[in-house]
Amino acid sequence: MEQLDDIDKKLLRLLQADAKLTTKELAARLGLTLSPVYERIKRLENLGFIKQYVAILDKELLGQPITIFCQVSMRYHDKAFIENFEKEIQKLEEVQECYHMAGQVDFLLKINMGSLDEYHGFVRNKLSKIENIGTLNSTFSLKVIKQSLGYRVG
Amino acid sequence: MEQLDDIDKKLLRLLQADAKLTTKELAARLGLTLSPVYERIKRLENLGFIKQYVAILDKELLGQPITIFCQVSMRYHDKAFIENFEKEIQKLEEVQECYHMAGQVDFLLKINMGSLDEYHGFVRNKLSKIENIGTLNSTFSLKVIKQSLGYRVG
DNA sequence: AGTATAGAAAGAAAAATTTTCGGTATGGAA
DNA sequence: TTCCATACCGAAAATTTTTCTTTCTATACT
Repeated sequence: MEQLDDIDKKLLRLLQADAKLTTKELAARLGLTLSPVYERIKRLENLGFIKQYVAILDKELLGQPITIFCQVSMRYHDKAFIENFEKEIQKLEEVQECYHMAGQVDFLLKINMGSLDEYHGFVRNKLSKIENIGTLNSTFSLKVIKQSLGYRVG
Repeated sequence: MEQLDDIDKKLLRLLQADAKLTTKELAARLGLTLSPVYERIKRLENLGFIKQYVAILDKELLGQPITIFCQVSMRYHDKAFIENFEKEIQKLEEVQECYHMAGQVDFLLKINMGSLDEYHGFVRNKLSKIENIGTLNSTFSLKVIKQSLGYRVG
């Protein structure tokens, strides 16, 4: 963070909101010309502050309106079991996010589905086949109230 | 979804993995020339399948390594109280995501912080000041096991 | 069968953007 | 002061985006 000045931070905020802004537009908003803006972007990419550029799709239009959070507790906590779970989770394309949690629950999964029925099938046929799962506690979202894709910068 | 053929789906998968792919590169991978690829992208944008393009930043480098999930239960469930909570949450820039949940818990918040200390300050000075909050149940992530930014397409 | 028509793809040219590069100004260190 | 590093500027080159016209193909109609 100390590697960033105010212009870098503003640049990151702009790009994380709209990656299609042209260098020209960015330069205008930052009060610079093309070259320094271009160089700053390349620098932020090389330093790893910018990891990638992606298109955000519409999950409703793609037929996956339901967001499910599934709290997973393992039966045993041997290193081998935990690592196996993490490896198996990577293979499940339905699992969009997986966090290793502190506390009672071991893992939190975020999953998008078209219906609860589909989710039921997923749990039954895929998730619950992973070894050593103790309890599953699923809740689903009725509505996304807020979803900012970016982090606070600055 | 019926509006999409196999080429569209592949195109969406490519763009949600890397939005910087040029039309030329996309055309090569899809076995087409520039024009139809260009037109398909514009169509997918206009139909809303592609919502926006963003830069993904590194939360560790930005000094926010901890991901916290906070389950919020309201004391009362009058429409006015719920709507007020939703409105207040929008104002809190620390809250990256907020879902209205089914079940015991009313809302699930996803929050990124630099430290648990900082989170403590946030809860004390900002979150808990919102009216009508019943209980808060926070857990935090030690490690992100998986984070795919895209949805399944097809 | 022949013909019209719509949709998608191709190709080429124009417009805009990205990328490179040489030059200038500023500030700190020797 | 002089040197050096850093950041910025401006212009040219390379590439990409965007627009437009033409070609192809499948389908439906007479």
